[in-house]
Amino acid sequence: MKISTKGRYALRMMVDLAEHDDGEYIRLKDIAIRQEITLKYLEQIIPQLTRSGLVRSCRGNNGGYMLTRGPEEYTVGEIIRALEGSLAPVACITDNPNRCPRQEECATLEFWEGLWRVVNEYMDGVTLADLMEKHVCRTRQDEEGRDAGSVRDTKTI
Amino acid sequence: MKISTKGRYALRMMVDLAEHDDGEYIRLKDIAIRQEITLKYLEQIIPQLTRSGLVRSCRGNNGGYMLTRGPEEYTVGEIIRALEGSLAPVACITDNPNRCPRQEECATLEFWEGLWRVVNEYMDGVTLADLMEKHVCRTRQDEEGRDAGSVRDTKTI
DNA sequence: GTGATATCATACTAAACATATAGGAAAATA
DNA sequence: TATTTTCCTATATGTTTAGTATGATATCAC
Repeated sequence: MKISTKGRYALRMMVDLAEHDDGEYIRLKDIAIRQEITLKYLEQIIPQLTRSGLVRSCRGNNGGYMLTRGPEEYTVGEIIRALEGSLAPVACITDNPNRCPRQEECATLEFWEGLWRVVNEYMDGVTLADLMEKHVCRTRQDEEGRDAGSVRDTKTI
Repeated sequence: MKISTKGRYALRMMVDLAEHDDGEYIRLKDIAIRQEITLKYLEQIIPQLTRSGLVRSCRGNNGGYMLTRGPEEYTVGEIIRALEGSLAPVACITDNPNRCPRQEECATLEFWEGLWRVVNEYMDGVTLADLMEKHVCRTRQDEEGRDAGSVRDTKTI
């Protein structure tokens, strides 16, 4: 029942792109530094976002990435699904290749369909803009509450 | 974002135990046949349910397993968690060994906490008894709708 | 057009996890 | 004591995760 790093990092990239949007393309290198994730790994993740039309890319000098819409027009659900695929908790409820032959007699099938629906509804109910707002509040609170010069160089999970 | 076979099979075993409860111990062999899962694999899964106190076991002749409570006293959540562990979608929101050092500045943390809550609430809102009821309805509908003698020996997903 | 800088494409790898299968020990009952 | 059941542990196999590495290709400033 875990979300992989690809989905999580993709979401963080999208938030980063939204927060640093100034009309120019944003280099992946800068995102990598800010998010403390290696450039090479992000390079491998972000094409999924480009192909899904969630971001626009430009090569070469002064190239980079930018959002294709306003932050309030993205749901977290579509971002995560772009990387994780369907969020169905079990394979047998998708139409896909493998429908289970026990479907008609399975007591738990509808339960899993319900879980799927609940997860999608939650994720589609939150937008990128929502995450940005919360983030501003959190960091502001946080800066008040601790000593300013604290160094942290431990590894990101 | 998947539930493993262990969690799914455990849930099906619990429903099976509930539906065939007649005060006697139920042999795992019978569950294996009904559920079309190998005995050896179920043998490996069910000890988690015993250790968690969800079922009671008895060895030897006429031995087997039975529920320790009524079906309406089990939530699906506790059954799944007994096998999958915490249903936290990301590791960094559990208190456990690895809290993320970026926690205070992370824009997505609260989102994941919300997802965790939603998943738990859904799963804890459904009982074993609920699954049984639905099952009766489903199979009854189903038996009306198809020819009776249809054979299915394909593999369970 | 050349050099610098960026994305893009692909291959590789180590470790963990999923999904079982198999053999036999221990206990309970008839 | 024989049979039947749970219980424990080892092994196998394939897939996924989470990266690292190498180099090609496009774009722009000069």
